[in-house]
Amino acid sequence: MYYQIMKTKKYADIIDVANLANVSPATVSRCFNHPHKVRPDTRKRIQVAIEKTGYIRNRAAQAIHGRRSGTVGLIVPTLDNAIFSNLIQAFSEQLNSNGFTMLVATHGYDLDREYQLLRSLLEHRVEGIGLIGLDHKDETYSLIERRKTPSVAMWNYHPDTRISCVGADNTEAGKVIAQHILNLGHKRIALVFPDTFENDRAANRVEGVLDVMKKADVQIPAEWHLNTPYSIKNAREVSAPLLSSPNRPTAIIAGNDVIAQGVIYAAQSLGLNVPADISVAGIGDFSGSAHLLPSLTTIKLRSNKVGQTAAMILDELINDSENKNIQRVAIKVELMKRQSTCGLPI
Amino acid sequence: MYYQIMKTKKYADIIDVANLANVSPATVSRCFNHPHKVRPDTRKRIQVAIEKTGYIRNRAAQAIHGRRSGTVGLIVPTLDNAIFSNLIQAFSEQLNSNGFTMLVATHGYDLDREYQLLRSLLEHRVEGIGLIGLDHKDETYSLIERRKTPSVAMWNYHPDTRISCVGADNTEAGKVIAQHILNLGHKRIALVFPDTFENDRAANRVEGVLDVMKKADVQIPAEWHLNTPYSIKNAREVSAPLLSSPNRPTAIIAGNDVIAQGVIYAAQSLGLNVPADISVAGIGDFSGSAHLLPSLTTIKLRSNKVGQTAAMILDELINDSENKNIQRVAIKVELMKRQSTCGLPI
DNA sequence: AATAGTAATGCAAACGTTTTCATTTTATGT
DNA sequence: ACATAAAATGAAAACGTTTGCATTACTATT
Repeated sequence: MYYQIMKTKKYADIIDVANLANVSPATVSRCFNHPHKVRPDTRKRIQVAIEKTGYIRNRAAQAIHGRRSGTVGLIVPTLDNAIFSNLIQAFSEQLNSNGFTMLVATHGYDLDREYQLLRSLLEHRVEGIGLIGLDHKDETYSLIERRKTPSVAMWNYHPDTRISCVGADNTEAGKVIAQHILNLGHKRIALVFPDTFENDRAANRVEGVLDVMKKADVQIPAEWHLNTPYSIKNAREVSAPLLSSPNRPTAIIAGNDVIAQGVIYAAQSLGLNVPADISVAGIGDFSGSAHLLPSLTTIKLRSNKVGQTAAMILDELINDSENKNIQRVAIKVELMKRQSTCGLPI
Repeated sequence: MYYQIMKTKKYADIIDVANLANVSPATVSRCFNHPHKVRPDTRKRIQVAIEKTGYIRNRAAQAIHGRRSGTVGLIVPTLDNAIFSNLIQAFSEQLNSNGFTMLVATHGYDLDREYQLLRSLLEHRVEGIGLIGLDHKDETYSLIERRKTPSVAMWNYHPDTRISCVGADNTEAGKVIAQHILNLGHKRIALVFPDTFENDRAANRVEGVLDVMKKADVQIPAEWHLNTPYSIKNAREVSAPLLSSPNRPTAIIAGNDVIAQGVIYAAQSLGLNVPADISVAGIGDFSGSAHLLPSLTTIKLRSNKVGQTAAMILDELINDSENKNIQRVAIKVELMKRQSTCGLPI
């Protein structure tokens, strides 16, 4: 008889387990969700039945009762990026240790797509949403607000956001690296940064750098403030003329580590020694930056800390359904002093 | 009245939509799943009701009917790795365009954890599973087999596996890079590889290299077959003595790009020019390898192709429930000829 | 040994959909 | 207009759980 039943169905369900263990389905359910409410020997019996039937509980059926789905959604532009990887890894690990499974979707920098993905994740009844950056469609924000879904934006901090955020303080990053260069005694300093249009990270970094320079009374000539897209090749090309000039700067601050790497290659190609002839600093501490030759002095943005903190905030938001306040956390940056910068010869 | 109902519930459900549109829930459901079966004007009315109520359908309730959950699970050791990122990105994109959402979990190289994650994903009733590599617990394999869950192992190809696999042919990779070095005229060749114990990828690569060398009658002295863990620092240390010897090799084949980078740094530190004094080749074509100075000659393993193919196989396996055959695909490797290798001076 | 109090269990309704089958509406051909 | 076929819709059962309430089984106290 029992066998018959099993044969028609695809997999064992909670009733099969209950029958085999000689208890009611309710008890099996309790055995999963409130184990202390079922007698140890019954528990054991159920356990055996579970093993025997190969039962795996069905989260869908569970979620339908308004019970927690146990998932959190993450929407990222791309996974194809070492710097996001760190963040996602940390986010996912923290989430896991809070008992969640992570649903990931990528939109390839298409914000319409991002909105669609958000809908799709909500269909799966994720209990929380993680996003990257603060640039999102109004529809995206209002859907989140309408559903009151706990959400957190990772990557950059801003004091005034529609949803919780946690990220590096890019202004601070600029300040720290600028101060480091000044402390080494440099006065003739050039900047190689990406375009700051529609790029608040870059804009904030430049802002931080210039702020510190101004306070120290160090002028940066306009022609020493270079602009380059985010690529080794471009950075190299754009900085070569600057470096081949006879009265070149003694230090260069790059908008990020990739640009810094391009600058270093430009210098080396021209026969200059980094850092003896010229100091070069980056921002970001990408994986690999520590292993360049010379290793790159840079600002660590602690993306893993960002991911971890974001997951913790999300957990709090989900469980503390009272506390619907927006939380904003700025993650402190850290100076990584390495070989590519040094003091001026006296 | 209607308002009352809405007030007690958290969100609009299909019944709210049906009421507002003056149809039965069945029709609303059909409107989503078989739109051609409902009259265009009714459809329009329902659409309006959906907008008005802010209804988002509940996949859980849907999944409960044995209907597809629309998710595929992916279990990876870590996301914290540029080379997996490529693969995952491609996998996820292909999956998306087949209408699936990807559930990701990471186990941090702990195979017991991997088994637990598999169970957890099955609780979510994923329709397919992606794994990395071929090294898994027996429990993992048998659970997959028992549930008959469509699965595919990515990363390396093997002609004899318990589940479908798609990956690079590492033996082939070894052969191709070895042939390239021989074609350049080198005869004095050294190897710097990671330990091949419990690492079939490395073992296969070495195998491929040695095979080609043997056919070309080129001997590699035992003391020129170096061993190093997977790190720039170690590779650099271990290869320095070899390079400082007066009758050093003219070419070095490294087990992967990271090791190759270490070897290059070792050479450069000793004042050697790469490739004029010594050619260095890697395997893997990691992101960044193209931008080293000199850029690294290596073997592209096309991890994006692996990810994409894996997703396509999975889709096939899921939809073609007849075809439960195990599929195995070897992805062709590609030689990336760059600056770090050159011919011998005559 | 009886009783009260507590712990363990079972019953049945509920969750939000989908789908089969029956019914009603619409279109088609004469 | 009428019969018939086809299309659209609705009613209700089903999916696999969880949970409040009712019941039964234990435990401890006298």
